[in-house]
Amino acid sequence: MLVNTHQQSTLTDVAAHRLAQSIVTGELAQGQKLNEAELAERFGMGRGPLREALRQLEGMRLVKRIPNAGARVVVLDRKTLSDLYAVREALEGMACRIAADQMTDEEISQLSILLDRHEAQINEQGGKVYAQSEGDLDFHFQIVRGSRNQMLMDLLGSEQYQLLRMCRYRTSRNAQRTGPALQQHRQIVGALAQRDGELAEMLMRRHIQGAWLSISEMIDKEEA
Amino acid sequence: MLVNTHQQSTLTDVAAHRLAQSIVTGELAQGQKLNEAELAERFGMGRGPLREALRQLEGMRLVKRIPNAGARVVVLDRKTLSDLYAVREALEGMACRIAADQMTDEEISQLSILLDRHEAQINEQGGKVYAQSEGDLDFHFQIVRGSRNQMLMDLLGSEQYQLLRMCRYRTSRNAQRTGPALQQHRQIVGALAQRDGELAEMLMRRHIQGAWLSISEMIDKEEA
DNA sequence: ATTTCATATTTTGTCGACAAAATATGAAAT
DNA sequence: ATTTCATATTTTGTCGACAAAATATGAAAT
Repeated sequence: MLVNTHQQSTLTDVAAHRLAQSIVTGELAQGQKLNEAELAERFGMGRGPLREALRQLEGMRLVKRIPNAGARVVVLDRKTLSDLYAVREALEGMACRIAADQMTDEEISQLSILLDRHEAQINEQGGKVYAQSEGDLDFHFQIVRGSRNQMLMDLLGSEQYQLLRMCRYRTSRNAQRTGPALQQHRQIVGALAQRDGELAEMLMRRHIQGAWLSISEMIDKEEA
Repeated sequence: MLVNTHQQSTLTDVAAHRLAQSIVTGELAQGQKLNEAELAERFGMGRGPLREALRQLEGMRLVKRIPNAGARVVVLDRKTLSDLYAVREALEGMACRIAADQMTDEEISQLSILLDRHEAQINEQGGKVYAQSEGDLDFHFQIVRGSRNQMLMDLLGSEQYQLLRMCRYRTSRNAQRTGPALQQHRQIVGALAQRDGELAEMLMRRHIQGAWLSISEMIDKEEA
């Protein structure tokens, strides 16, 4: 079950992956202090590689470091998430517009098949929100890949992707937006298939706006 | 003249700043191998802090690391820059639209004053392209700040900002786009002052497209 | 002369120890 | 009881040394 398929990798990468996973799943709570010595021992390594991993995670915005005072897990407050979704809307909107031009017919078909699987999953068991949630991110990232813009892939892939997963873990238990989301995904694929970039961008932007609205409401409830 | 105003900082930060500066100015050539031991000695520090600095620069995309084979300065080829400018257009366009809503009158006035200074600089001496170029980035970043979106500031500030500076150093000697650029900047400030976000976004997008066109042509000439 | 392979050298990856800074503790003064 | 300050403890910052991997070197075979 655990991820042990690290080909032949450096300890820093192992630490970075394990830390990222722990942060995303909430095992390490938001805002929590990360003690270097403690983590290094838990992972069975020296502090050197661990410190390098922390620098990496800092670059991914999963961790915030203060000189001489250590690292803390990032806190996803309302403002941070709002900013994140605004950036996402701009970037994924653009990705979608370009992807409508650049993706092959084959890739668009694959996207459709991916959605079929999602639909099956939803009908089968509405409960397994986790897998569904990861699938959603899959969908989005396939489109980003379709834009052929490497910088976009880096930005959305390695960084925002993790923050989104983190956000999902926090809010997913009661999330019941799978139905409308799937339908919106279908619409987007439709626009891509017709090679209508403008429409695809607009649909993607609305989709992300909708997701933010839903999350925003959830945050309100939590705070109440 | 040299930057020695590091309050009380960590060696890693010193190394990161010096490396970033060397990379941006071209002192360290694109694609060049970065030897840890050599750099550590040059900076008068151990390899630990230097390695951490390299991780930071990797996160800023100034450096590319390959496990067990070391770090190299990033190569700004045509595709990379094209991708960068596409992302910039989306992000700065968005920033501009939001800034039209969010900036204070005071901030917009400051922007105008900044442009007056640029104009004076240009009239005074068309030669000092460097200072002018930094000023241009200043202008763009003030608007990004006006969006109040911290993620945007991080993205454009710490990362893309450096890549752009790097690009400028490479192409600035023969860049003669200061005139039209200033005029476009004035138009943008005008739109901001009128609180017309849509117009401001469109003007910013065109401005960035124009910059890319100009750089693209320069790359063509270099390759010929 | 060119290629192939074993060996030597260089370079990266990792550790443990010490220094310096931040934090926690507790005694003294009010 | 509360605050202030000095001291003890913990935690981060840094170094030098060794191990492991990658690379360079040069001898042997064709």
